[in-house]
Amino acid sequence: MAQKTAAAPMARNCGGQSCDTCVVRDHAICADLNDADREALSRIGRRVALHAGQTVMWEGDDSTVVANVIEGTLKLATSTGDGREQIVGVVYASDFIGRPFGARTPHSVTALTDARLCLFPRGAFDGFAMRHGELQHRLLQRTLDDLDRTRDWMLLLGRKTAREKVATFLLDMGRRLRADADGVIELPLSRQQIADVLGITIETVSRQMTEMKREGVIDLVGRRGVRLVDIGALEALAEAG
Amino acid sequence: MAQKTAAAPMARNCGGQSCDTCVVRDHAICADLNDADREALSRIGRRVALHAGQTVMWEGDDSTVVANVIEGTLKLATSTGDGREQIVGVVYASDFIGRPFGARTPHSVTALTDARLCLFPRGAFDGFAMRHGELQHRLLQRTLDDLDRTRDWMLLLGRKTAREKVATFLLDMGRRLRADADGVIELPLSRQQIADVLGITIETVSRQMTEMKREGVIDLVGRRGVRLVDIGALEALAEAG
DNA sequence: CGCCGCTTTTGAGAGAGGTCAAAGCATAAG
DNA sequence: CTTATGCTTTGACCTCTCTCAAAAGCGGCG
Repeated sequence: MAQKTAAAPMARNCGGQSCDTCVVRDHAICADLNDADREALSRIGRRVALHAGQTVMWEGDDSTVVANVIEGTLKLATSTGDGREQIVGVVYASDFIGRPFGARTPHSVTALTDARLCLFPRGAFDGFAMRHGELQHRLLQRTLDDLDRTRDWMLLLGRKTAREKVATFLLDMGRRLRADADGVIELPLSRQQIADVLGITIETVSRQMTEMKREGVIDLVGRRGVRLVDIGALEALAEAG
Repeated sequence: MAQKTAAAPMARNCGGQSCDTCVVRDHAICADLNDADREALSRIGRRVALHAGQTVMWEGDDSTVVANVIEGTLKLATSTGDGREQIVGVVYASDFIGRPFGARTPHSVTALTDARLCLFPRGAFDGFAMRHGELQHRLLQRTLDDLDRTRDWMLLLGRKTAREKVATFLLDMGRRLRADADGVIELPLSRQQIADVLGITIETVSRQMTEMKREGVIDLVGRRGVRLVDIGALEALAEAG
């Protein structure tokens, strides 16, 4: 469930840094811009730091800002009137968030870890994008990829069992996150949030993970740590329970 | 389940018609092109007619073609190794299908009704799009909308009950399709396909619809016909069972 | 170092939806 | 008009996942 930690007046501006030193400049949508254009875009926006739990945008709100993720992990979520939540996306460094060219933000965006964003007023961003085809092309590429991945996830939500869901999730995390020296991955999501990604309950997530541990497929280290012991077995579980 | 009706050698070319008489020219992605550019794009592509059940693209295939839908309804689907299918999208006249700017088609595309397409080789289309910012902008807009709608559907798949799913589906059909004089909508999907859209079984779809009929919320007319008798009640069912 | 709060795990029981099987009906074919 | 075919509905039963509840464990703090 989204924590109602007010993001307004929009977190601390942690200004200063320019694109020259930006760690995501070669992966974010601004990668194809020349130095001058990138600087111009940079002047439109500003750096902002978020604490874990802070919400940047609310579902249904006017779409006033868009942003590049510089660092950290965030969730995109929607919910029903009676409070059931579904996480519809998890975004990482260099991903783009917000709804350009549209009046409404279709889902909430909340930081799962501390995070830093490169935030743009939507109107100014839209205008800049209209004048810069490379940027728009890059955004299109990214949106098409997002759509493909989102549709893949629909197969998981609609047709996979709890066991397959958890295995698929763990493999996905293993691909996206870097393990430490012991091969342990630090999950950016709580059990409840994992449940909200997979469309199951927290108890079912817990039971499946405990069972996989008992089978020696994974290892659980503290609340957030997982070691993927047998990736082959996990892949088998992800496909057919 | 996708019928394995071979689409190769790619249906009948029903050529002849130009953009001048095209019924979707003001709604498809070519709407913002000037006449000369639209003609140029038209020369890249060709008109193709499909019969219900024919598949245009297969999941995982090389992405060789993209298309505008001129007429008819098609489904986008993915499936697990063991044959469970999830319909990830239903497309209508003036929608765009296929995967531009990418090597792989991420899901199959199959005609649900007889349909007509304006089909482009992907390479040529990509090249044309790169030279025409208006087209790319329009495609971006459409892709962003698709992504928003797809993510909304994830809430349904992950968090709604069978009853809510069926009600939501019927309302969606009511919005998209025009009813005849008696208020009856002709569904373009079979019960099995509805089940594959909603991530439930055909029996559950059938039971829910029968019950809604018993309650007087809808009326069933033959195999494909539905009359939405009490839209308000249906909206209530879609939100909270 | 030990207590406290919150997340996670575990347990027991219930129920929504799935599975398997058979009967009903449209629609098409003869 | 009659029969054949396949989709849809209905029934009985089962099981996976949810619910409600309580115990356990991690991590923060005095």
